[in-house]
Amino acid sequence: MSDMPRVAAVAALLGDPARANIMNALLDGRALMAKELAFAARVSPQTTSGHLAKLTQAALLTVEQQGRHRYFRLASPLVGQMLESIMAVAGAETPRTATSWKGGEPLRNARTCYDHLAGRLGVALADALTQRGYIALSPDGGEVTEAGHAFLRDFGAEPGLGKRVFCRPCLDWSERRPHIAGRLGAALACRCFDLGWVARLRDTRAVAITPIGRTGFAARFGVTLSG
Amino acid sequence: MSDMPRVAAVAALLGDPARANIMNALLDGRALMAKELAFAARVSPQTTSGHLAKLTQAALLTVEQQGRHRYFRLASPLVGQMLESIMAVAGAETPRTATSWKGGEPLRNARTCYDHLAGRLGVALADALTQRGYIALSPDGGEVTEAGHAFLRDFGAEPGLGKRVFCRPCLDWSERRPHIAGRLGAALACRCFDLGWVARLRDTRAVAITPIGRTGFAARFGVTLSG
DNA sequence: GCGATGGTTCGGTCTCCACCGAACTGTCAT
DNA sequence: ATGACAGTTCGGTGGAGACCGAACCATCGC
Repeated sequence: MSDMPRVAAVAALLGDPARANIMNALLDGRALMAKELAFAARVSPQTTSGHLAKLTQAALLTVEQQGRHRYFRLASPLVGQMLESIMAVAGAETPRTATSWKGGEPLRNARTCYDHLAGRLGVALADALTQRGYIALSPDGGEVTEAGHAFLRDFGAEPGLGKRVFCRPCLDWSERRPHIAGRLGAALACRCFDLGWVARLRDTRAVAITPIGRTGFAARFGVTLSG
Repeated sequence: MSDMPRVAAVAALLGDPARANIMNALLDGRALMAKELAFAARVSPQTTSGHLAKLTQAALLTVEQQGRHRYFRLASPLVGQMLESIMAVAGAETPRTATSWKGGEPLRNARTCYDHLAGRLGVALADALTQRGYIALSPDGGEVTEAGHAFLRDFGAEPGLGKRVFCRPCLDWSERRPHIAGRLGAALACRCFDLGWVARLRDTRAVAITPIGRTGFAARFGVTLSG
């Protein structure tokens, strides 16, 4: 009984329709801007701002400033599971969602996340590069080692210059572990598309790993995917 | 977004500290009286009454009238899971609970529920008696057949007379299937204790199945438990 | 019958909070 | 610089609801 106040506080946050709509809009793991969430919540931007402040304060959401935009996303997979379990009790239809979407198998296997690779493939690449000592991911950024730069140059995926962050871990909503975002992630993805290792599928963010890609990922990264 | 109002309504119910305390008190699957819940919630009985009405109205709790008492319990295992997932996010210590209590293995195996047997043993006994055509359980009561009376007489567990309900299914919170309550359940449990088939453990409602009991349950009921 | 006890309903108070209009800060573009 | 846009802070309003005192209904025990 001692720490029930804490769960009541969390539940109360979800107990407001506007905030519930916000959480629902984020349930698929995307990161959305405050304005989009205001639209989803069907309340004014000012009100939304207050809601978002409370939700991030309570660590249900995380923010990511990017220029004049602020991107909000679910703080952890636990939060998504919580929402789903409440939906189950509320008798709501569980929409396409991170953990429980039967038709999402291709998406979980490999997909694009903005302009970089995600899903099992994205996480596997991040793991491979980390394990070989090419990159070092930390919560607030990522470093590329000397050997890593050589490897990337050789692979043909050297990121260009730009003011965008160079390398950043991005929490993968289906795998719940980080994959590589930033200029490096974009360069890697771009090179994989150029090599014909992966191919976009129609009307979806899922990507297919081609036969050539299968051997290529295995040879260059030691990555083999069952799917 | 369409059915988010429903989840907001559920969450709002849990968002009140008093109601959260009530739910927490019921989290272990027991059925408690309104007055006990008022104490747990730390509010007056009148206020508690209102809360309980709302919670049952929303199908988070079920009531069971018994004389002038009303016993409340969680409406379904889904509700318990929901509470636990919220606790996980809220960072609260998860107390002994139905689905996720590592130390509860003995309790899940065999325990007393008021004065009758529950857990895997209790459910197995109910199944055995049902399958052999000795009893027939229905949601609102239970019947004992001719053969069943003979069996019980032979076993030495014929229930005495009394105004208490004779035979009633009682939803087992760990097995999520009914075991036998009522005078019949009490008589069965009493006989099992007398025969030395089961023994109470200190400071807990868990009971141990003795070696004699193991062979006895197998011989008379065809019941064998792995634990 | 009687009082005692568990539980509910009613009425009124009081606090909390979602909401928006208006004004403000900061970033991007030209 | 200037305007456009994203987002926040502030102040005030209105409604929802948690709470309890008091009265009421039902059941139990004698």
